[in-house]
Amino acid sequence: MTQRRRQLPTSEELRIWRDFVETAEALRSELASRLQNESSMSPGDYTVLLALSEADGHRLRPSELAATIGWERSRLSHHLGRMERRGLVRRENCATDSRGAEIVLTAEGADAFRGASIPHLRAVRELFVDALSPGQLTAAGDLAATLRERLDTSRGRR
Amino acid sequence: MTQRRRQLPTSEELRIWRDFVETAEALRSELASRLQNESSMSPGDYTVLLALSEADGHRLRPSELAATIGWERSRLSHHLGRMERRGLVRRENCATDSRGAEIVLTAEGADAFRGASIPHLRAVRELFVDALSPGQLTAAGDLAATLRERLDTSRGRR
DNA sequence: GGCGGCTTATTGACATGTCAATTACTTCGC
DNA sequence: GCGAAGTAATTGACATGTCAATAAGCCGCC
Repeated sequence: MTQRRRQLPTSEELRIWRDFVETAEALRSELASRLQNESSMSPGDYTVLLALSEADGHRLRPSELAATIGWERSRLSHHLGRMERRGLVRRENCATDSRGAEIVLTAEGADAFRGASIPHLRAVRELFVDALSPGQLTAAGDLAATLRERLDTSRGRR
Repeated sequence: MTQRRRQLPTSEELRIWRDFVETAEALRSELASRLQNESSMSPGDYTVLLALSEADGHRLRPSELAATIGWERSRLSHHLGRMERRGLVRRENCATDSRGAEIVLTAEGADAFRGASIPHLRAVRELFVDALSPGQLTAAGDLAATLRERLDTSRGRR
């Protein structure tokens, strides 16, 4: 009699899975909370400001920005509205495509990013890089690559 | 001259960090989307239903439930309101503490959980367990434990 | 037996995320 | 050029998450 392929995770596999996702979530949440307390900004703000800081002329079309940071456009649009209200970015009309806009980093936005960057990177170092042995760090990169590959194949097939 | 401790991650360390968090986020998002499409429920719903399913008498005090799944009480309260509107759980008054409530799994809730469970576990298997070699799976558990420990010490010191 | 302080649970205000629909413009094919 | 199809960006409706404030009941201690 042929043996049927096991379909569901064993309890040990499930335990690892839960530890993994819960830890990743706790890490995300702790870094978000520090960013908020130390620099009054959300991880989303930081991501957007980082991308704009690295962009030519500190400006990007929303679509390019969305592609750079891997967000849906609608999400970005809402977020930019909030950031604009706080003076971190400015919207300008695009010269070459009148449907379009350009998002420009303001001086305030650049200041805020400068102030947030060092503490944030220190926190990443403390909670991730320094917590792991060199071997574990390599393993983390390896894991991420493997999981990402599976995700991409799996979504492609859909 | 004493050497000052390096404070910020190197670019290679940062690359691994970004891969790691972005992959964890993509995995979370893909599983959420499948759960929604296959079973019309959010990960939060699933988490709550799982805890109630395993509870004695399919009922728990909100505080116990919050502790079990690691949520803040306010978050849970909002979420239970939404689940109650959809008939997945019911609130009852607590006999022994009249401040309190008891959250009871409804028949509908139990059905919904039964229907969601197998496909969800299959997805976990496909996207996580089966994607990894046995060594990688062990490494994932090891990573989670190490990072969790650092998070706990770090938060404790605060 | 009653008061001060803790615990329980909810609520409101607001930030964030997703999805579908809309608006306005560009571009392609003829 | 002109209409169909595609693209850029925003919007509205709603689900989810956080924080601070509130209401209400429990409990220890005098």
